[in-house]
Amino acid sequence: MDTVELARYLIGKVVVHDIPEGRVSGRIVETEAYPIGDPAGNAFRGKTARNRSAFLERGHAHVYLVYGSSFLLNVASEATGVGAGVLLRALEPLEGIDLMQRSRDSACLTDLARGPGRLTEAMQVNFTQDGADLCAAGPLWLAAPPRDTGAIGRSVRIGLTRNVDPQWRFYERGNPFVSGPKRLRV
DNA sequence: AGTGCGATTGACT
DNA sequence: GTCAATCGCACTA
Repeated sequence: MDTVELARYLIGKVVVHDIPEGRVSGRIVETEAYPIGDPAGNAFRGKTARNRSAFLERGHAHVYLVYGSSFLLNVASEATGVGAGVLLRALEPLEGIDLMQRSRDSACLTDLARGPGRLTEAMQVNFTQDGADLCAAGPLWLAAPPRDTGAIGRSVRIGLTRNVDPQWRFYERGNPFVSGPKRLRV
């Protein structure tokens, strides 16, 4: 499975974070792929302290900061040393909704984890989880889908200035927790 | 040492 | 719909 396939595969899976206050979890409803050799990917220009976790074995968390304020959660997607990932852009909250509301200081359910920066804030993900193995026992992990996954839509990625053409964004169609444009562009 | 720029968000018209 | 805040990091000199 390559990076783009993984981005599609992750739709409907569940992110779980066990924190001292309890458990928060949510269904993944929107992802973006940043594959090998993608000029928009932050691993493109080689390994640095900032992106080193993107070079870990597939399934490890890569957390980094953009715009000085938003943490973004990626899943490393290729073999060790390659450098590629899948960005988790939106979740449908499942467990610990009250904790998410407190973390986000918002009561609106659809706003809790709609957007990559909001997602990490709701899930209390930050540099502490950078490099964590999401497929192993640990506070932050990926779980199986709780129900059948709906039809999956596809579009260009959001917010990029480089390599904007490929349709490497995936989302569950009709799901109210998806951010951004929901239309299919072919 | 200085500069420019985001895989965004929240506030505002 | 538009727009600016914000700051760590990569890059240049």
